[in-house]
Amino acid sequence: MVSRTKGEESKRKLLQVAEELFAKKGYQSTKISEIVANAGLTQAAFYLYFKSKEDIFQQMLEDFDQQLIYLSDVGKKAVELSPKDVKSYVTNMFIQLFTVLGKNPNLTKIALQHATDSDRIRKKIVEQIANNMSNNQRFGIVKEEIDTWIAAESIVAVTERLVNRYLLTREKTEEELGEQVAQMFLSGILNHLKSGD
Amino acid sequence: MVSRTKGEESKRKLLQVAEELFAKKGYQSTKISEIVANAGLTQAAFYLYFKSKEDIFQQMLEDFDQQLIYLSDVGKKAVELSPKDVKSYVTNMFIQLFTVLGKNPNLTKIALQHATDSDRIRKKIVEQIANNMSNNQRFGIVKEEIDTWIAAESIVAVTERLVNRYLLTREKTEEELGEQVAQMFLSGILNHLKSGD
Amino acid sequence: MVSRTKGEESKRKLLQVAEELFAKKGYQSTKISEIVANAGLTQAAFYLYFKSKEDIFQQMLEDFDQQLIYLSDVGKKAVELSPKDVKSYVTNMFIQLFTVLGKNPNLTKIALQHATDSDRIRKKIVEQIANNMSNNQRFGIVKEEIDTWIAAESIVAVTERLVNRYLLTREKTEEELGEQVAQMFLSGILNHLKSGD
Amino acid sequence: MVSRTKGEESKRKLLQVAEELFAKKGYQSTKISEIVANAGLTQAAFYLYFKSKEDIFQQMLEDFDQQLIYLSDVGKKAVELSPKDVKSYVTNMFIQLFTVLGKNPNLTKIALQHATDSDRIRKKIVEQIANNMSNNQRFGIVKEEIDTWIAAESIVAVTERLVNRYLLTREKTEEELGEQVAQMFLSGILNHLKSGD
DNA sequence: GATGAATGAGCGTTCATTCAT
DNA sequence: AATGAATGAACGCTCATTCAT
Repeated sequence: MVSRTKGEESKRKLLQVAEELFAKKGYQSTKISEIVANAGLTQAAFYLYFKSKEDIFQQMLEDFDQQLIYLSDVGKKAVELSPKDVKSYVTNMFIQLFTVLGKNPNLTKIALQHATDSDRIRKKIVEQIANNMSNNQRFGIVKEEIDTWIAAESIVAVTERLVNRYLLTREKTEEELGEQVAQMFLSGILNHLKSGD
Repeated sequence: MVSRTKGEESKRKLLQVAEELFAKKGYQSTKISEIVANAGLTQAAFYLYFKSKEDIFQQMLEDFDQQLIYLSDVGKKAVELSPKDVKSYVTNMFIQLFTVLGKNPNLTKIALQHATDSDRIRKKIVEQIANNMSNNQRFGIVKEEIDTWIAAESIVAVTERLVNRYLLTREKTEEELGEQVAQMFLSGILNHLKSGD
Repeated sequence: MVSRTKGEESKRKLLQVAEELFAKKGYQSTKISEIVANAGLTQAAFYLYFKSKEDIFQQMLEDFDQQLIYLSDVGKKAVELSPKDVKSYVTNMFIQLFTVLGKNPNLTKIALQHATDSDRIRKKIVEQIANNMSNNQRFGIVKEEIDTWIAAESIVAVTERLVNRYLLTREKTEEELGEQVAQMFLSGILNHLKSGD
Repeated sequence: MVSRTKGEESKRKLLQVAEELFAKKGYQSTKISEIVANAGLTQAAFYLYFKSKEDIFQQMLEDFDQQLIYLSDVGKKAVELSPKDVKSYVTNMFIQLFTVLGKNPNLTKIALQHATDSDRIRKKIVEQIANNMSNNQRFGIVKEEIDTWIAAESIVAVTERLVNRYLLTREKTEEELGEQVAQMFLSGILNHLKSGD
């Protein structure tokens, strides 16, 4: 699109190739020799743009962190909605969650695998969801019995997994997954049997 | 218990130490030098019992695979139960799932992280749950709209994550987690609002 | 002499070869590949005995530091001697200085070249000589006009240089050098000309 | 002074920066990237003016070699002087020696450190002094017992060292050092005790 | 007169693995 | 049943040097 200098182009290529390889083989197993080979450069060129292997990784994460900011608004306003809209709203929230993570499935996978960073990043996401859920709990929308932190961890775990399993492979779309998951978490998977539950 | 030869004892020690280290630092980052150091042996001794680093890993997985067989029965018979019991049964199923995985949290973590084996192992667990759920779907116990594979993947993802997050740290017990998760998946997290949802 | 294990022998060989190469080519220009090649080992073996290139260097210096302790007594007691003996005593001091440094000409050269350590080591030697000289100055043995630090630096510089130039090449002996230097520093190089000086 | 073309100016800047860095960190440890960075140029620009890293070093030495020619006359004529003047003359010679070397303390340090060139350059200086001293020996001015080569080496070693130690740090002046050293080498450091010496 | 971009060759270091004892 | 000693193969990284523009 915009005209890029040759150097910028090389750096971009390295980031892109690295992302794919990190996602496919993990951080440790990905060798710099592989990254540069796939980018059509030499090993030395890598160090024109990145201080170290860890550096390219962190630069990738910065991009990802940036994307996660958009999540902060997701689901924030369920409380303002009428009961009827709650379901569609929450469904929408899940679709957005899948969209944000599914947009960068590689980064999602990488970030949540990396020993040093996974905790920090996961916490960032979980926190947003848990806090929001607690809010909605005060307004009677979320059941009292729910431990919001456990629920938030569960939601993230499910999203993460389904992104890897179904979005990366293009077997399902964001909408399909969003609906399924919304349903599971909203109304459970069992039929409402008569009275007792 | 049973008297063991010195060799058997050494091998057992190596397996145990390896499990801890693999869980704590990951497969790649765990060095054989560390394993043997923690086991009080030399590196050469390692190769008396294992052909390679990958070999000790596979032997660990075999143990784990064995444990997973017990899962096959879990949840199988929900169909035979009265609606009233279904909930307690499924709750129990989750507790068992947590118990089996939580019994070997290290192995759970390792197995589901390892690039080459995680798919195979996860599939093994997911399959059992999905098949069983499909069965119960035919009997009207599980909602028709549910995609049982997605649900099964979700259940496993949640269990795996909560084991790592709350069981490994001893912050929650199998029972607490089992109940919370059962509730979420059985009846959702939203209050039954009026009629329509 | 004493029986050594194979490992000790290898380490000793590495230290010896490293010393020669460091002295001949300097620290930076000496490659580990050269050290191990000359010691008949592989690169990896080097790291059985030393943590790094810098480590083998420091271990060499420790040996040298140890030797320098013997210097502390050198020259200490000039004050107790009769004038007649002073000259022979100081000559002897120089011979000892040459002997200590000349015993390890390689280490002398290396230690006083290495950017990080040369100051520390030189200071150690200079200090001993300067302090001792100040003492003898109080007793009227050393001329008042002499700046003992400058003199000490000079003595060390000369010794160091002559060790490299004449001892390493075996062109002169410790005794020859000791006498010459003692004479220079004791009575100067000019003839006592009549009255004025 | 004279107007310089941009190119000459750049080359001069590179030589100047290189001299400082070589003196401070040594030849090997000084990177071309550092030289050009401090000169405000790019690495490629370096090669407009110098064929290689070694080349800039040699060009620096040429300047130094040039300066050393002035030394040739130093001390040449002691023989023509009356005994009374000898001392002041030789003192002056040392001051000049300090002045020439102290004028370019960086070059002095560098040149006499460089593995390949130090011998050649030192020899050049030592030679002049030794020859001149031999001359004066024939006229009875320098003691017969003195080995003039050893003495010359010593004089150079001392000068070199004191330049590095006291001139580079501005702790002493050329005059102070010149006098001290002249005294040491002329009349020794010991008091003339009675008769016997 | 100078730069942006890239490279070839090498270096120090690590690690799984082997083998003689 | 175990060890001391060693190695081959790679890996991350550096640096002097080049070349098209």
